[in-house]
Amino acid sequence: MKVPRANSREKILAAAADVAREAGPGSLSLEAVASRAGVSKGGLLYNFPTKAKLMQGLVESYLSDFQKALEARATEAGHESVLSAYIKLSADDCERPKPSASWMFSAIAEDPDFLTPIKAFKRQLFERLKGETDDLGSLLVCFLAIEGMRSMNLFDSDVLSEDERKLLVSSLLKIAG
Amino acid sequence: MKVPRANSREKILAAAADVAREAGPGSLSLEAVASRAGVSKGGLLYNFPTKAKLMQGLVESYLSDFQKALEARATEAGHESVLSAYIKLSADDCERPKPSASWMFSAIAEDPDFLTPIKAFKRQLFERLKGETDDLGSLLVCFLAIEGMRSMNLFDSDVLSEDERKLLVSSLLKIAG
DNA sequence: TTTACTGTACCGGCTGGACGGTCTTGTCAA
DNA sequence: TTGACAAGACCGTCCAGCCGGTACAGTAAA
Repeated sequence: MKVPRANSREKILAAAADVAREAGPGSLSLEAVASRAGVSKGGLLYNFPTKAKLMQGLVESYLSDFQKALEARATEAGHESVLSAYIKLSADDCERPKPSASWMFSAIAEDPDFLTPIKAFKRQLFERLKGETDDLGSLLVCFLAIEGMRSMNLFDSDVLSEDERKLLVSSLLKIAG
Repeated sequence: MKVPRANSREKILAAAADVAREAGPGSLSLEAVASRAGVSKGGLLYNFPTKAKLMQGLVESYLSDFQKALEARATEAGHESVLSAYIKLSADDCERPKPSASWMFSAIAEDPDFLTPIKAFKRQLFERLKGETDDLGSLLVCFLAIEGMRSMNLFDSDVLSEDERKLLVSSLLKIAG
């Protein structure tokens, strides 16, 4: 069967994220991913010659998706600050009950260095936000609070209720000005 | 009643945390822990009949340590709010360059449910803080910002500089009132 | 006091199974 | 023909859990 002329890479990346989310980050094996993607192990290894490359692909696609989404938000609302766009984007991301990035735990278990690009990205984003305001203290509070929100979502923590999250977001937007 | 040579349980727990931190969360194997603790594998399995029990032990000791530290801070400074104590405690925890809880990633990989007690603890702490203030918005911002700080430390993110962290903490204390 | 028994605390080798990565051979569409 | 996989066998490694020992402290009868 040679049906899927479609891009296998993306299917595989999506499958990997699905497996990590549903079967747990510890169950992210090449076979599981291949099976989930409707691809043979050989086919997977053709696209990603090693597991490390797969993880790297996950990180890269995550980052590029995020950047695209942020840019869209920032320009869409025109004159609102990037910080506001970041807050809203993160709020929407965290609305989804299921964490979409459990694969990150697999990546860390494989090698903590896989997070390096993510750290760099965050620092870069922070620098960009710094250029937007002169109230560094407020920015730090907002930036870290968003980080906390994303972290809770990642850990699948239902610590906050829907209402609390909404109040949090509106408070952040107020601080952000 | 025979007393264990030295409290093996605690030695093992400390060794497990060390291994996860130094060799990476993916390298937390029973043998590595046993060797690090100066205990044979059999001895480890005697104290923790299964890897899951070891993880559970890590979570429990982490939580009880944290609770003790928080209580100490809260009473030590007498009349200051629990939120302030929580902020300061977290700031000090995050001052240490190396994350002390990398084992959490191993636990998640093993089974995400290991985090359930931690979630419950956090919710409980949040409820307690809620009783202390009537400005829920500010509390949420502080609580989540602390969460973000702890998360960054856990991920070993050197995204913030020393000065930025200090400014963050003082901003949080100001918001906390 | 000696001997025999019991439970505790720990040792360390073993194994069955899973997993990652490689390789070979085949297939089908462009 | 060639590029993009399919299908899966194979191998080396690793690891959790199990099991048979060992050392020793306490107990208690003889």
